[in-house]
Amino acid sequence: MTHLTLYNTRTRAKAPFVPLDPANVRAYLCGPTVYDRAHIGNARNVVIFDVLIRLLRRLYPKVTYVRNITDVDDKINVRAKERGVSIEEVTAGPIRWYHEDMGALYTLPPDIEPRATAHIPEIIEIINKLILNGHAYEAEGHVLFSVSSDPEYGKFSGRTLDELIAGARVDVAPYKREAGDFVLWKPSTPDLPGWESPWGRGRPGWHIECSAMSWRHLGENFDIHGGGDDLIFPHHENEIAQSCCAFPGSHFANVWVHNRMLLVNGEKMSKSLGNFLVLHEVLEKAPGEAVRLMLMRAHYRQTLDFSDAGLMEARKELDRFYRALELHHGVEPAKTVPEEVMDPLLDDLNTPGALAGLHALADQAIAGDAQAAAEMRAAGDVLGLLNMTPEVWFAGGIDDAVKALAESRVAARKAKDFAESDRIRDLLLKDHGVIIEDGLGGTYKLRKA
RNA sequence: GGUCCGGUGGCAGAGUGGUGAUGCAGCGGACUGCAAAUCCGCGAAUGUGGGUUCGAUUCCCGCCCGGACCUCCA
Repeated sequence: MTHLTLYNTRTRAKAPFVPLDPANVRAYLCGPTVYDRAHIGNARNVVIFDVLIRLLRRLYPKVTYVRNITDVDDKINVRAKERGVSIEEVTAGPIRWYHEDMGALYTLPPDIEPRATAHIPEIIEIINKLILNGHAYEAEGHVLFSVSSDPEYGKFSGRTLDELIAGARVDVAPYKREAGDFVLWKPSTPDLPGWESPWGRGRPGWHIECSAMSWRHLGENFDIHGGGDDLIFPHHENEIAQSCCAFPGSHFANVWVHNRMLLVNGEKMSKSLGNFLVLHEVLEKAPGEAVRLMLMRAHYRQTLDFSDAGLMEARKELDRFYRALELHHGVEPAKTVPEEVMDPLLDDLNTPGALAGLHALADQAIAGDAQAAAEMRAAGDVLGLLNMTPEVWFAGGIDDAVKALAESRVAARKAKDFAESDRIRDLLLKDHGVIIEDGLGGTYKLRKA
């Protein structure tokens, strides 16, 4: 297989990926709303999209990857009010954490990381177009999108307007003409952040910022739009409605890539169950690369159960990969990604299949094949794995005192004082969490347990 | 209720209309002072009942079970 195939939520089918402009593939990922630490679900989303971006960069000369930051929303406003600070002060920390946490997972930064607050003029411009087109109306200081004005509305997420209205679970605001109408712009009271607009001082609704930022940075039409599958409705349905109605004749994103939600130890992650896994805390328990591999162990369109046991297995898999690389010290990455890894990835990002391919390469490398080791490095580049040397992976952070202790065991072994030798080995493991592996001729290696 | 997805060895998890990947765990052996790692080998699975077919885990239908979404959650 030499061509990338992706499942497209819009068509509910897999199809060969055909870029609008092969000289510049344009992709957009719905980024974080920055009011708190990122959780493990955010991480899956970003890691999967990262693999897609890395793969696209192997296939096309240029890829423009845009991932927004939503830095104005009601949750942010609530926190700002609670603390008596500006929304900038609320979002600064979460933005920094987000970059740190995603960096720890070896995800590449986006080429452009636009912020909602820096795109208010674009937001206002789109809303203006929608009003002029008859797709939006003003009511009591709000501007609302009229879903019945868009015959395409609901098609993306596979629902009808009747269903939407019948199924509405929330109280319908009195100023809405129809229950399904959603807010594009809402008024701000003096104590809330706001921007001047033709409809008075206010702030954007939830969905409009993605329409504005993708338009500004990628154009009316672009190639790929990603996100968690919980965003299919209403967020993406509404983005499509806004953008396509504001720019008649456009189709917005060509291909929609949605990852499934994940479970935590078999249960849905939710605050009420108390199993909400904050990425930062997971990273304290396991190396970032192990967390990343764990997130790639299931296909992105399958439910993934993020368990402690799975995390440990992910670490052991990496141990095996690095052991294979250790035998071929300093090997450079091969120029091309071997097909046993590339083919599964080209088939709708089959990361478990790619990992199986990586294990097959590890078998060969362990058997002495240096080319296989070089190919492992190339595969690691596209998967975002094997980012360090085996030495750092196994022994990084082991301090000198522990190393000296291990060294003291050499003499004991040489004198065949195995009681002492074993005592030191136990000590290393129990007190310092370090495993010692003996090699030939009195050599040994240390690794973190 | 509506829409959609899934049920594969002990666990995790792919693929496939024709003797079911891969990893972890387990078992036997080699190696080792003993371990660890590595190597060789072993056992072990397609929820259930029908249908289509020469042949179904794969396609179709029913049933059972689990999950997701249905207005601010990635």
